Amino acid sequence: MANKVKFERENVVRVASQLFWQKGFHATSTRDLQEAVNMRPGSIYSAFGSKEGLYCESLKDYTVQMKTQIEGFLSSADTVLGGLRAFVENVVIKTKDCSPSAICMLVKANSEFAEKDSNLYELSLDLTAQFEAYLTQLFNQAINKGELSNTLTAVEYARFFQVQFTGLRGYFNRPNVEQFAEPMINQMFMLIKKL
Amino acid sequence: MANKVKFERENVVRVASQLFWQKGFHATSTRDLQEAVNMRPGSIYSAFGSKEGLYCESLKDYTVQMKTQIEGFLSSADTVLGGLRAFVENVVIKTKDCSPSAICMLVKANSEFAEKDSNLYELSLDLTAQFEAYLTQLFNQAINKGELSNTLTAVEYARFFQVQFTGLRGYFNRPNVEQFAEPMINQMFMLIKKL
DNA sequence: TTTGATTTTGAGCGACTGTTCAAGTTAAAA
DNA sequence: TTTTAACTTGAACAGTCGCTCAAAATCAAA
Repeated sequence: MANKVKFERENVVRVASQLFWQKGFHATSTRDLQEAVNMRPGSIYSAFGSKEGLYCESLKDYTVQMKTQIEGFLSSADTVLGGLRAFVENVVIKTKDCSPSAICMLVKANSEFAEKDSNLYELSLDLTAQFEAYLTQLFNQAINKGELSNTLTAVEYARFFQVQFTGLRGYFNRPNVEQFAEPMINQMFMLIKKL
Repeated sequence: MANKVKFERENVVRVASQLFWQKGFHATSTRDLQEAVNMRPGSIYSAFGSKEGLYCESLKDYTVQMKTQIEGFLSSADTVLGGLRAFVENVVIKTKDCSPSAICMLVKANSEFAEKDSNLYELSLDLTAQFEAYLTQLFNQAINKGELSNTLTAVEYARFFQVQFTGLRGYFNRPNVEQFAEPMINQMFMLIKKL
């Protein structure tokens, strides 16, 4: 009764996500996107409604991908902290050069959307809160397994982790500082355990 | 023999700086700027050459302002660390709501300019390095005055400070987290002294 | 008061932006 | 094979972008 869509939605979102992550929302033109996902404007607009709609799905997909990545490291690590550490090392050191940006796409979004009532600002806030809740779960596990003391609550550990992680990624978003990455990650996890 | 310029260059740069800081480079249009600084395009372009030229001066001015602010807090504090702490509290808590953005303009610049060979990317790298050097001087003083141990070098303290400070500002760039600011700043300076 | 270098003005240029939609293509259902 | 709803195409629209430049305004020097 109909024709079928020719593109794989997941794949299109992933490619768009890479471009948005690298260049930011405003600096990415719809023509950039058309070329990257190999679709004509009509198809993009019937599938995603607008540039904003596509960005929206891209950012959501990014956070899903990030959580999936963490889950992967957690499942092949003995401890929660070990898994998180492997994740941080992977992001800050191993995949730094093949990543669209050293900085978290969610953090970039938070910094780019200044208008407090815009959809994308609200979205970035929402996803950020969700990610903090996810981290809080993980630190709860870490406390329950005795990896961390309970002098801090799980959400306090989560906040500390976010501050450190965001700070580190921002710091290493520049050339010629690679040699400081490992010691600073060491320091970060040493501090978490000592809190 | 001539006409005189009608605008005060310093003031124009400061106003432009606020707008760029708030909205970012790409989302700020030349018409936004024209209105904000109350100048017609011809005057702006004869004074600054281009939108990029004006942004360039704005970002440089921002770092000068930031250093000036730190100097102010240092001169009315007993210790280097006390001065830095007053500065951090001022930025993260006191002036948060009247500031164009919770996030450092330099950090925003670092995150916005993705093309590794663009002028503005190079500029943001340069100013960031200068700021690290400035912080290193300050931590050198702190070590020499016995405020900090010399288990870490001055530049290592500077790096730590930047990571914490950037991380904190990113974290507090959202609503309903004000109550966590003071304890997290306490934590930050407690950690610095314990390093 | 006249001169003339300098600055300001703002209409408008060409390029690019996000987006639309009529026409063409496709393939499952009849 | 024909029908027909769904999908794809890409030319093109209206608006905005960064920026230019001829003309008007300005004011120190002559």
